[in-house]
Amino acid sequence: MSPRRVPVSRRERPAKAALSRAAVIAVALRIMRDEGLEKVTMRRLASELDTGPASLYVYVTNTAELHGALLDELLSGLEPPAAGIAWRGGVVALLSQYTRLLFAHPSLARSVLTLRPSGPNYLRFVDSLLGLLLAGGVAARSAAWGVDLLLQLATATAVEQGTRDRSADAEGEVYLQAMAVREAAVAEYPSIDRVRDELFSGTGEERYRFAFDALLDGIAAAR
Amino acid sequence: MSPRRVPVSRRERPAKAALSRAAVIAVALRIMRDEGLEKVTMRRLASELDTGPASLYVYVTNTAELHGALLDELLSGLEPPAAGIAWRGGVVALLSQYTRLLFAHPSLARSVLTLRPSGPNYLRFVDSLLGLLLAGGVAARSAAWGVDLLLQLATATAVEQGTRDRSADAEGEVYLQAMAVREAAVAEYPSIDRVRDELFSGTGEERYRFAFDALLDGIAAAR
DNA sequence: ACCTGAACACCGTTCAAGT
DNA sequence: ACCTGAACACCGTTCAAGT
Repeated sequence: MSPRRVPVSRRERPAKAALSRAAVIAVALRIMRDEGLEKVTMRRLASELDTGPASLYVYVTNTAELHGALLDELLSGLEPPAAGIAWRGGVVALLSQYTRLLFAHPSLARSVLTLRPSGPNYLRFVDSLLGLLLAGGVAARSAAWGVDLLLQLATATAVEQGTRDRSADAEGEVYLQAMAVREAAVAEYPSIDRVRDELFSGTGEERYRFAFDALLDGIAAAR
Repeated sequence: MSPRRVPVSRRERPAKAALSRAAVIAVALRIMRDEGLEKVTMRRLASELDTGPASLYVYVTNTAELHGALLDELLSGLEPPAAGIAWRGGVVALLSQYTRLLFAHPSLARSVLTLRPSGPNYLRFVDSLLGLLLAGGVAARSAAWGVDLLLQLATATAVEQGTRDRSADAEGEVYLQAMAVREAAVAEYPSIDRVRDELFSGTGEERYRFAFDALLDGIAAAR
């Protein structure tokens, strides 16, 4: 005889929270912070919200759109640069916050690269960057195109560095590439040979700073 | 009574080609060219090669490593810049070939961004770029770090543009962002308002050229 | 030693059929 | 009108058990 199954009383299970876009995004944010974006799947979200994956499509268009919402959520925490700060210092301050944000969520960075974010916090962020460039005397077109470029640099850097830091496979690749470069025959790759050491020199921070300065100089000087 | 099953003669089925790394990569290349990298899955590859997916792991480490091999295969077709060409023209010529290659395979570009390619053709490509920069009088460190940056720009651009051109979803996003920017309240986003038109101006080609020039100027001028 | 069937542990998205 | 069970059409990778 199987024991009589005692039904779980309504009280023991927390009341099923009402579904809403806000609820979906809140759960997604929590999972992303605790376990990474990889774990933020429609199925996982649905099961945490006590429903089936199909139900989520009432509140989000698809995975890409959800990722856009997560980005905007993260950007709500950006500190505006101090009033009166020099324009270049302001750009550095803003962009490095953005980069740090994405470094913490490299797979979100991957998504962002193929997204056209359009949330209010993203627009505010772009507006601040534009304002600083314009205040620095950068021409309207250079400022507009340059902001795109600076954001692309920051995002791509987060994708590159972030993913590599986290995955064991990627470490194997770094190792392989380093070996390949170090062993590259002098005769076949003479230029690699000439700058061999510089190819691996510098910290991530130094290289990012170099990249940022080069790009900003180029943008500011654009005819 | 079920009809006697006549065994297919060996002649009627093409002899099962011997598995090898070269065979795997050849099939992968064909599928990528004809149907896009998305279709190059271990399962699809295995079925085309008349085996199970597990067997492929004898010849490739994993999907990322396979993508690296595909990149190197594509790079074998790069034309070296004409001898005696000015260094900057050479860099343009090489990088635009690379960019064009990745534009045709945007999802490969996505993979490349998280890869450390180390194939012979990639090394040769990097070596040529380095040689041109050094010939142009760029300092060793700026050349080494700059090559990384130029490749990142080209790859990230291919990811952004490529993916967007191809997907219907992405078009929706572009539209959404354009709407958001056009409707951005003047009071809330004053700088966006000031350069509104420039945010959408220019062809992809013009913007890429701007990006490339800005970056190369910045690298060449780096202290 | 080399190879692989079958399994493990998942995915995103759609749509007919509920309530 | 709003919601969702179930299905569709897949994934990459591992490993025990072959030959």
